[in-house]
Amino acid sequence: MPQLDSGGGGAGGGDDLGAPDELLAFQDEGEEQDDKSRDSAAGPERDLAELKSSLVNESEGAAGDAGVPGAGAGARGEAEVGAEALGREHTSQRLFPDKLTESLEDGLKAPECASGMYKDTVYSAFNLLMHYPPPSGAGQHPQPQPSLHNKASQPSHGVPQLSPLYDHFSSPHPTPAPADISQKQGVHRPLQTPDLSGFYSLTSGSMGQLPHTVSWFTHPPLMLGSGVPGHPAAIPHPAIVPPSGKQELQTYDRSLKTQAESKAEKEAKKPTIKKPLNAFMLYMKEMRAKVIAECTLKESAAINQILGRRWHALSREEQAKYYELARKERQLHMQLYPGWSARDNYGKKKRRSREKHQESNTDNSLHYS
DNA sequence: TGGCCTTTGAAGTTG
DNA sequence: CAACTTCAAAGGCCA
Repeated sequence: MPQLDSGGGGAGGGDDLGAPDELLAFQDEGEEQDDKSRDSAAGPERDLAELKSSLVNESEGAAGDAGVPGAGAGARGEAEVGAEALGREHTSQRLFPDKLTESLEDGLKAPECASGMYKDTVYSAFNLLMHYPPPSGAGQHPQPQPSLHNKASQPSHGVPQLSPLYDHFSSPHPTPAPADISQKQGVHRPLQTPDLSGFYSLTSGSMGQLPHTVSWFTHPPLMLGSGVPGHPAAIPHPAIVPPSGKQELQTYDRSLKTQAESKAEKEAKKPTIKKPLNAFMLYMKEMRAKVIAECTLKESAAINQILGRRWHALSREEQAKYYELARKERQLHMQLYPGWSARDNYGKKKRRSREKHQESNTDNSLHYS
């Protein structure tokens, strides 16, 4: 149980939210992970070569079915090249555009990318976090409105974008979370857990870059009236975005609406509370800039492929830190929004996944029948 | 302008 | 309960 050994000891005791899954995950990955970590420590270049070769296979079409898992098998153990991995790789190979593969390879061609591929682990990032001094004047300058849907507000370079829970590890003087959040957001929230407030304490100097909940919590005074009509200066929880996906306060002119339309529109205009980030998402957030810098890549699809590989190359201990962070994110999210469900956001993205999956199923049946 | 791509994991839905 | 689906982030790309 590596995550229990990690620094975030605050998770002990009764907060076992999500823990069983994580334990299972680690148990399942057991030896495989050891192989991975050993491997990544032993030969980053080799891993890179395998990655590249597997990508080539993926882009080469049906031959990838046999080639892709085999390419990584040497480094990643049998379990990972099992049915699930095979299916995933197969899907990837089938859906992955040649162009994207090319761009990924272009990025991988960069020597600095190859050399740094597996050298920087989560530890370096955490060390960086630990060395961030608490902001001397949080709130001195007005923070840009953090919007999870406003990409312009989320720089992809510079200081790693931190999840609020990193603060839990780094800040010795947590700032109490506001006690009346539910009021501000129109979300029912009893908040009876002062012990969690530390997760969102003041931290790094990159506050303005924090896209997630941290900047929201680090400016309790600015939150006043957040999410409430008639409070244009309010800064809502970054996890809460207007239904349009844009931070447009015009959506709060409900009072002008007639009662007839208000009911339906109220539903539609209810601020969206985003899902808490899982371990991998937290990892991506932190490492993306690094990968971009190393690999001269910009396309997220390609970057995410690299990050996915790196994620698997992490040791259990390294991954455990992110699982722990994610667990606390979920826990805090649950405390903040007791009534919230992931279901609330279902259907808010207009996707074609279902059709796509049906197509892919058809493809699979064609391929394997 | 907004969906797609791509990744993993969590949570919801379906059969 | 297993399998499947959706969403979370990111930003270039394309219809």
